[in-house]
Amino acid sequence: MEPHHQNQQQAIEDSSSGSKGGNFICRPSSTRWTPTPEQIRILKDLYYNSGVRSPTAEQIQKISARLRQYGKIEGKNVFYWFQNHKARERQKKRLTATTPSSVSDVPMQQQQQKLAPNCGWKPEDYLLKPHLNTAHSSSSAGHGVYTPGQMGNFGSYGSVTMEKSFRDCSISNGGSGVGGGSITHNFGWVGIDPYTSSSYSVFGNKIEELEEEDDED
Amino acid sequence: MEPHHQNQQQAIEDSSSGSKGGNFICRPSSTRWTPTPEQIRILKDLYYNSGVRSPTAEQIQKISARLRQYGKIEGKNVFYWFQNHKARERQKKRLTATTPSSVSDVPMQQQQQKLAPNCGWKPEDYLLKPHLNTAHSSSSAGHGVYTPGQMGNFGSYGSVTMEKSFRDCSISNGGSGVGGGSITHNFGWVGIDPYTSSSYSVFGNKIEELEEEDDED
DNA sequence: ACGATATGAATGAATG
DNA sequence: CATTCATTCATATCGT
Repeated sequence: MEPHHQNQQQAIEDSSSGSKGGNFICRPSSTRWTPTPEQIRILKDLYYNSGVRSPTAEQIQKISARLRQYGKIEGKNVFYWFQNHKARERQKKRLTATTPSSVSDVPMQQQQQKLAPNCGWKPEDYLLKPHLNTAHSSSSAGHGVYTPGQMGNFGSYGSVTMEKSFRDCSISNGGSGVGGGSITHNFGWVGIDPYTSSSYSVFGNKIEELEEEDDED
Repeated sequence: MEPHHQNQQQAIEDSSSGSKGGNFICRPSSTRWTPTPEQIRILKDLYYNSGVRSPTAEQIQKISARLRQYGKIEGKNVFYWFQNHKARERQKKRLTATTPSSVSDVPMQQQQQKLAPNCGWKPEDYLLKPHLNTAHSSSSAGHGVYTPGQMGNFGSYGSVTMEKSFRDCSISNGGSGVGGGSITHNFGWVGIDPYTSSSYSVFGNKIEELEEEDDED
């Protein structure tokens, strides 16, 4: 993130404890997940140091499970986090694209580029992506991108028809129940769904994003 | 629009530093972009006259390049400007339209309850998703039970998007005190596996074990 | 100076 | 993966 210090008070778990006389239960104060610094640190570490860009369902479950130690979190949050982080990096680059053909008459004098602390690692080098082939050659689905299992099955198990398959049902019981004593170790998001199969890249694939060490708040 | 008027501070760059009563170290130039009147004029012109609401990356580059003549600006600024302008306009409209009666409230509650983590809900009072469509009658998948039998030919196209199933149904403790009740009702909700049968990995997708480092910095 | 408002910036969530 | 919406934080600016 930018050198901004956005103070996030994620510790404001509503923990309404409606049993306060006639006080009616109040809806979750924070409707949206507020990552804790620890969670952000781990996420960024996974993103930059481990090169995790689009974790699979299994990875998401593991990550969320680990991050749950530091606060309420669901697999959905992890999924969105990675998606957003990746998208924003790309977007930022797109916005700060240094048009080689001086689009304007003003010389870029305040062009500053962040320098990565040199973290020797390849973005998608290792087998972090089990089934995310990059065989999207110019030929529109020429061949090779087929299920190496059985052809009789669904092509890429990426079904568009399977709506509402997994609904995250988590009991929001006062967020981190550390105060209550209950561990609330209920796994949420059992039926995860990572964007299955991204064989077809309808979008023109561009240059791979270059990692930029920017973590640590 | 707003009865505001800023001075011609287009030339002021890092002048702001040092006049804060406490001269810090020569911190980065401007803390935040301060659009000049000319820039605002052009932006508004694009917004209202040209109908530009969400310019694309290329448009943003063009605009920022043009606005750079009048002062320091980055694509990011243009992007945020349009985003904010559209959002605020819509917000204002929504607010004025949803309040037929005198709200007798604060005109704007952008400074939410930082000191009061109580159950106070926002004036909006709408916590329901405006587009919670769960009535998608698909030919398959009632909800949860997906039979990966023989689908014959399925997702062969346009299956790139399907993460539209994250509907979360957080159960907000139906009124009972959750503070002491360690229900932790672990829902055995079988969320099925949207992709790859959980039983067999036809693709042999192996998940890398997550690192267990606790500290990094 | 301080409070209020306006607005830039950031990000979670959702859609396409 | 790109784009957009909504919410929130942070800060500049203006009003008193």
